[in-house]
Amino acid sequence: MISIIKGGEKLENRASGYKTRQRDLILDVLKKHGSGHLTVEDVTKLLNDNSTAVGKSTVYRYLEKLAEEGIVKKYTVDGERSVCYQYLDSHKACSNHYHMKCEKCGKLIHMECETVDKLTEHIFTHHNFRLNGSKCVFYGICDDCYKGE
Amino acid sequence: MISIIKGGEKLENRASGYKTRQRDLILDVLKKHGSGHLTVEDVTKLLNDNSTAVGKSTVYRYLEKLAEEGIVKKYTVDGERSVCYQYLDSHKACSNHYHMKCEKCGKLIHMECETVDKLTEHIFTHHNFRLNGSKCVFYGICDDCYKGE
DNA sequence: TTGCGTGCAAAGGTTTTGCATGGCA
DNA sequence: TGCCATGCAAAACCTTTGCACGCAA
Repeated sequence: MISIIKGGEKLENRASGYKTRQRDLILDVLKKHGSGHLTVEDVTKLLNDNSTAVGKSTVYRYLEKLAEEGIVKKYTVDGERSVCYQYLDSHKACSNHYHMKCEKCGKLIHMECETVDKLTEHIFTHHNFRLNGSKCVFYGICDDCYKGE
Repeated sequence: MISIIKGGEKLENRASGYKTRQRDLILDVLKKHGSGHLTVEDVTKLLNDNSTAVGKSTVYRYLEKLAEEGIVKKYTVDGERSVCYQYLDSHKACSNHYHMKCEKCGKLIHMECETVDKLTEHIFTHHNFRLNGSKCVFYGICDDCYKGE
């Protein structure tokens, strides 16, 4: 596996803070369900089924932390009550580009694009807002799903 | 006002069921905020400020009904807990609007902007993705919070 | 008059928070 | 040892639901 972090450090190791049994377990679950989306409830249940219980607050707090650090993507799905999280593959430099989420199939599409890059500048100069692009998710319908109709 | 319904019938008159004081008030509020989005809480508060109180359950139930009938659009905004509703004005039905959310103070800033509008087109032509702009939220730091430091 | 609409309060579900305890570094 | 992390329970929120009463048609 190729790492983008110097020194061979893995992406998930960028997670700051202590390394604990609970955090390892949560990351494992996320990685195993890489392409799908998981709610806090899902993660908690999966861990409990493995008799490796982790408190729900811990799951909430850690997923929030991972989202802030760009290790997982946090997003909402229309019609669903709970927030979803998705692990970002470590070989992709996810902090440097944008993401589009298909509202139909759930696919997370990585996008590198100069035009979108310029948006950050535009929003700063015209709207006085300092954009944190890595957190933004563009929602819509992907080509596959559109054509499939 | 030009109606898109044949025979001069207005859009909101498509709403089935009884015509009541409460329903008229709710529709009024929605129409006045046509370009923005409103939560159930927003609608309820606006009515209460006008000392024209309407029960919250009524707002929930009526907005849900209007959404089912296609008179308003129901959607969630990334990162927001509450569901949003937008009146579908026949003139503005296609106009997208965007939101910026300050990661510090939590303020949600409404933004209408041609440059950002072009983004929808760009993402469609270059990335084959049909953007649902109203759901997208740009995260960052607002000017007030930046200056306040 | 009939049946839908309304409002209150209670219930249900999700997420956050306070605080004492646990455990990593 | 000094913090950060954890887990429980409570609180805070948002939304739905049950039921008695009100009101449009």
